[in-house]
Amino acid sequence: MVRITGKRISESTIHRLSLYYRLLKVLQDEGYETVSSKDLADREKLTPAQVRKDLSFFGQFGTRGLGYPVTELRQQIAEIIGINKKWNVALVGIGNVGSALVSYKEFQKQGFHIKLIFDNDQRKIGSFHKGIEVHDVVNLRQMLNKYNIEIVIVAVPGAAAQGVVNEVVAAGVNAILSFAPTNLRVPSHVTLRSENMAIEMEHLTFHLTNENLYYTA
Amino acid sequence: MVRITGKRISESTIHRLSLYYRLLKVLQDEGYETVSSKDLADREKLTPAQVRKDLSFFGQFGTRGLGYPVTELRQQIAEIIGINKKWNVALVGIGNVGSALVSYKEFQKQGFHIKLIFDNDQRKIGSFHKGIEVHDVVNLRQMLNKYNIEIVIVAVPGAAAQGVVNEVVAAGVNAILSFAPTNLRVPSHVTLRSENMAIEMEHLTFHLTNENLYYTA
DNA sequence: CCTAACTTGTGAAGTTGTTCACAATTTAAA
DNA sequence: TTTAAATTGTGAACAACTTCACAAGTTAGG
Repeated sequence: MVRITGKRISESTIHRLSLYYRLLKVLQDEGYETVSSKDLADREKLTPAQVRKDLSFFGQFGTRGLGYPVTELRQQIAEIIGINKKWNVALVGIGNVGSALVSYKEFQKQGFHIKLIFDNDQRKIGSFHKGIEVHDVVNLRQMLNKYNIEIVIVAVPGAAAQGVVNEVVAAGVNAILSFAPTNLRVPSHVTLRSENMAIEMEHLTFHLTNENLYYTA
Repeated sequence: MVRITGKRISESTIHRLSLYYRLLKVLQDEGYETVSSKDLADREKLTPAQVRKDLSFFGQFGTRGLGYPVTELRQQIAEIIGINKKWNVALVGIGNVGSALVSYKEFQKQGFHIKLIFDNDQRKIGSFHKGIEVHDVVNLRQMLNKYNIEIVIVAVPGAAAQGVVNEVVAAGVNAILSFAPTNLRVPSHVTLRSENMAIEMEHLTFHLTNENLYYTA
């Protein structure tokens, strides 16, 4: 939980800010100059109060009677989220998932620049992916420092993940996105997000398995 | 929200069940026969009460004074989540993300069998990935039915995603995992999970941008 | 300039999710 | 067999999150 001028901001609110940011782009493209909390809410299946409350944590962006200025609000949210600047990103593990990430167009668009790629496979080290050379993971800590990497994406097998994370943390990087299907430990000052596709699938199977109870219970 | 014998189960609880399931595998491998809620909690950075409450929604699995039987609990959770059986899965879109998913070993292990692959690119249609033929997406609805597909993974560009989802829903599939960076609409009886890696990155940048406030505010 | 229609921002109320606290039960040791 | 230590299961208390409801401000039309 983060505090902004004494208010607690939940991860849910942060997530919705990202949704608003994307939606405002759509509205911009559709030619809207202002938008009401009701419009935003309808398109995201939220309540207008939720939208207003989320934004209210960060300031007053709207005009009563009129709504929010689309372009300006989008810019403000970009600043809040921190995507009004470029970020130096490194990728560890250039297997299936890593390769997909290097080619992921959304990343470039959003200012996430993958500057370095690492792997421990000698056959991959020295090769290039989208113009980026693959380095030996033994040089991880040193190179993260040298290139001022701020975010590391970990896409290595589960067994290797904690070791990589430890090196990343030791290098002073405070933000990690992991695709390893493992529980990872980081100090409290480091932000870690874990994506696990198998767990996402299990949400689906839970609902498929139990939805009948939803109606019959 | 799902109800089991009148109790409401949150998505957070479902998520934690997946974590317990994986942790119990580790404990099994480490040779434990029983485990306490405290042990489970410590390893997942949760409270023992949280663990016990989560499990209590589904029954009484422990023995007072002793804890939970590792192997048996794992099996019970598998049944609750619905991963004690094989699921027929189809993948739509065999680009970077789709290719990574086809090769994702966790899926096979968990009983998620990708039976069909679809794409709209004539150069890809007819080719094989991990032994699975790529079909023309125009045959999507018909083939989902024919092969009794229960879960569809959507890994197509944002602009195409809603169209694909509509076909999938029309085919009677009730569970969708999407990697498209778009807002998708599904009827309420369909479960949709959306993964958006750019949004995950934005959680990180939010924290990197605002964590100073955490300490100074 | 006045009024009607809108819409924000926010304290308060309501809802959902987490943690507490303890009775009930089991085990193990004396 | 008794007692001490451990641990579950769960109602109640607490905390976090969402929605309500309305005062305050803005716009547009007459």
